[in-house]
Amino acid sequence: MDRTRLLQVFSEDSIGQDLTVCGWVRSRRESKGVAFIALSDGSTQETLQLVVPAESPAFTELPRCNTGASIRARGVVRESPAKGQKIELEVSEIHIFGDADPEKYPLQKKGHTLEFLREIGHLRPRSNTFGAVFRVRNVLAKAVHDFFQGRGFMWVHTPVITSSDCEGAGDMFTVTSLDLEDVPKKEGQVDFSQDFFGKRAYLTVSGQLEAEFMAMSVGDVYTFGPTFRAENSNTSRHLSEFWMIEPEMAFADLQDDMKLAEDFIQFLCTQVIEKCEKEIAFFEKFFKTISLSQLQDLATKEFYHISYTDALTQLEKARKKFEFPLQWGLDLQSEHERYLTEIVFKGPVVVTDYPKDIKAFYMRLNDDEKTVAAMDVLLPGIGEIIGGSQREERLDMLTKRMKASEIPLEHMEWYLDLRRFGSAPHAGFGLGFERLVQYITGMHNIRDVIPCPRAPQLIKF
RNA sequence: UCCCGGGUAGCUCAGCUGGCAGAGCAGGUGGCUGUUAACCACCCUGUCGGGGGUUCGAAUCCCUCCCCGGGAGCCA
Repeated sequence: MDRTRLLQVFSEDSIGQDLTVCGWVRSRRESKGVAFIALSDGSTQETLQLVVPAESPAFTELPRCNTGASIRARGVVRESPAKGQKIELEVSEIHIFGDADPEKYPLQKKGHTLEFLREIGHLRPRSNTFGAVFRVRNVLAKAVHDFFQGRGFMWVHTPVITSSDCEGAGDMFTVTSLDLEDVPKKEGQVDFSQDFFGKRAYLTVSGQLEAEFMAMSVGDVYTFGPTFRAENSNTSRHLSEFWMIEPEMAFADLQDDMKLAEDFIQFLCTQVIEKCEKEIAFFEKFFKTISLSQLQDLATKEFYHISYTDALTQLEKARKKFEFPLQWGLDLQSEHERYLTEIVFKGPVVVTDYPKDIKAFYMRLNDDEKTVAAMDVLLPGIGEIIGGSQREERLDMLTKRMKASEIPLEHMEWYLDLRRFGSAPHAGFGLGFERLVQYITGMHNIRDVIPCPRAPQLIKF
């Protein structure tokens, strides 16, 4: 089909060209002698103004050019004589692909609340806001690969279906092909030996353990794929299905890990600043929850580092009264994290060296034997965006931690093998992709940064 | 899962000390010689979230269930 994308119309010197554009009508304004259509095709934040003079043969098609209708328009690009846009298309021909009955089409040219748009998930990408969110998401996804590929990391495809139930990252969804109307039982329990895989299978909650064996063979790797949590979490920061990025580096310690995390976030931020100028300006103008200068700060300023123990000291000095107690050995609560990022440091904070009992078994025990080489990256307004650690590479230490955490060793022999044969220091982290998109777009609700959000009681499509 | 706040026209919301269901926007029609989520005039719009109860009478009071939002827990 002969078609020029709006992104191209705007980015090139197209004045004087005779071309054809396709898209969806955002709004139509008519007067006696001339009509205007704002057209969007999703390729850019901008809408193209179509000008239809009364004498144009296209004028008769105007009554059908309602908000939401899909059309093709041919015309000549002109410099716009009016304020509001630099160029416009003087239309000679309009073809309507698909009507949109204005009495039934749910989107109107005026704005809608995000809550309402959430109910029409299949149409919301046509709105300014969601078009912008998904364009930024796409730029970020590409930047993830560019960052790691540029540093020689191998993208590894860890499984979506796993038999490993001890990743310690929350409740898991069971994957089964058993007849749920007639489940086979043995000694009162579901007999998974009769299931598809001969044992119980789950949707993955993390690709980390598999990424570790790849890292212990090829050096530096990363995963980027969907992960699943069956937690009954009803918040603006949790999804049941979300995309996670998990780099894993051989011959690396916690310092390397933190450096990678910081470089990574700053690279992604820089890419968005470069490639999503219009989108950022849009978020800044309409939502006021994020600004270009904030993103520039994130992209350039060094992150603050503080140990868990020092963070506790800082929090104890705070005048603010916290709901939850501050006591060495207890995990930091949301209110504590917020205080650190929003009041004390006013920016991203990396908290390191947490007490071993509140962290996962695979994290490397520090020499004090009380803390582990773990780090969390906290962002203002979002909280934890990255959780990472240097992994325990010493067989005896790891076995001890696993026993203490009641991890069944017999299922994890393969994991221990990595420490038996050619073990090496290694480190990695996990980053929740949607939380990053959330921060960078300023969207308050994580359900608004993924096309088809999954959460308890929520599975449209 | 817990704690708050909500659910009334297509959308955003008012009405809630019980007494005829409203406004703005959207939509329709007409007007307007270049508009900018245009403007002016007129018109149309209802399972007051579902169920049950109290009452002469319930959008309004009570019970219950569902859904949405904010916060918390869990986590990324």
